[in-house]
Amino acid sequence: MAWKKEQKEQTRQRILESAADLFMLKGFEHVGINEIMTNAKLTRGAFYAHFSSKAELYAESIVTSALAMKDFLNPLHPSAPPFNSLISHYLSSSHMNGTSMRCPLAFLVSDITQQDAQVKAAYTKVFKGFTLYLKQRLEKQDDVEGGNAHSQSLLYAATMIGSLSLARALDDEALALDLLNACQHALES
Amino acid sequence: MAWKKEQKEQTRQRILESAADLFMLKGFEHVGINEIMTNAKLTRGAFYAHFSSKAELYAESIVTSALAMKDFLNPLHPSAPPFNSLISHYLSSSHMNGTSMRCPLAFLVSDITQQDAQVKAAYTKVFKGFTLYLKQRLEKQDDVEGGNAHSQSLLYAATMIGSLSLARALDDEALALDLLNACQHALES
DNA sequence: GTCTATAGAAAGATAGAC
DNA sequence: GTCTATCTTTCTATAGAC
Repeated sequence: MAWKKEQKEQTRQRILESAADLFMLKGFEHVGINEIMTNAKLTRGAFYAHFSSKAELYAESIVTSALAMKDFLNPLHPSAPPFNSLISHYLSSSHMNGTSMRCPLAFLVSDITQQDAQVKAAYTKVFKGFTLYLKQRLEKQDDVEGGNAHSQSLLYAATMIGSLSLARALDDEALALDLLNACQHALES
Repeated sequence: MAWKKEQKEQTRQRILESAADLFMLKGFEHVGINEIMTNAKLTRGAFYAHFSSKAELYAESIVTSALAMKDFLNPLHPSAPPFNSLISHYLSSSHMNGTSMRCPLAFLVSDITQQDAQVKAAYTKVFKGFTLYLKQRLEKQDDVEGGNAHSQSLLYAATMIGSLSLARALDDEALALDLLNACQHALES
């Protein structure tokens, strides 16, 4: 009977990926369970066999989206991309419009403030993972003294996430690109 | 009949301030017209005598909240507060939890991405005002060469707004305060 | 202009057949 | 486990009396 369990897991994963896509593009409130399930080639009624609520699915989707971003930023290729390349990918126009990657930390930041505890916990977990990753990358650079790497990683995260989320909110594309460029040049060493 | 017009304007202003408060604290989707009107000591039905839609009210509320913040940050007192004081007020824990001021740029940033054109236009207008203000303040500092003041103001805005909105989303208060402090120290000259 | 009442639509969650 | 059907609630927006 092991194959049955695996079949269910695959369906669950399909729902999760459908939800992650939609939530990142439209936020929590503008996506319905009906839409998520249709996008996963299922119907409404099957949803609660996999998740207990929309909020639980949202929390898991945030982690799923973060893992997708990690794969994009830090592929398992033999050579990790240089730090400046990480910054420029994160602050690119393709990230701004969501065509390359979709960082949940930036795409959902003020949305999270309105959500329940499990969602905030998932978001905080992803944020800690992101800043730890930045810290490790910064420690490999020669221009950062060890003791300040934690503070530096928080500063980098705030500037990266802040500029990207702002750029997405503005209706003036030239200004949005100015903003991304100004932050990119400031963060590149 | 001038007094009648003034009476209506006062009522409209009361709705606007009720809405600004609620929208900043709970976001667009989690506030209903009923709640806004009750908070303004009126009932649902009177709303559409003042605004044509919830979205229109939202757009105006963003500007109203920005003006309230401006009064808080830049009072008309004879001496303007020093720049470092501006930064530390903006990145304070009382701003994080919304008890002192409520910057719509930070409180609503990812919410705006999902809204219609008039809302994005209002948000962008406020952002331009904010960065212009920062630019003027930076130009008075002696450590910024004139040509870079625009880029510098964008960088400051991204880091301030990014760290504040992030701090509000995290469920780990110690980390949130670390984040605000790291950004404050980096931005203070 | 403000009120009560309600239209009309959408969405989260559940029930029961297969 | 997935389906169709539905319960229940909530919300924007409108109608009509005063």
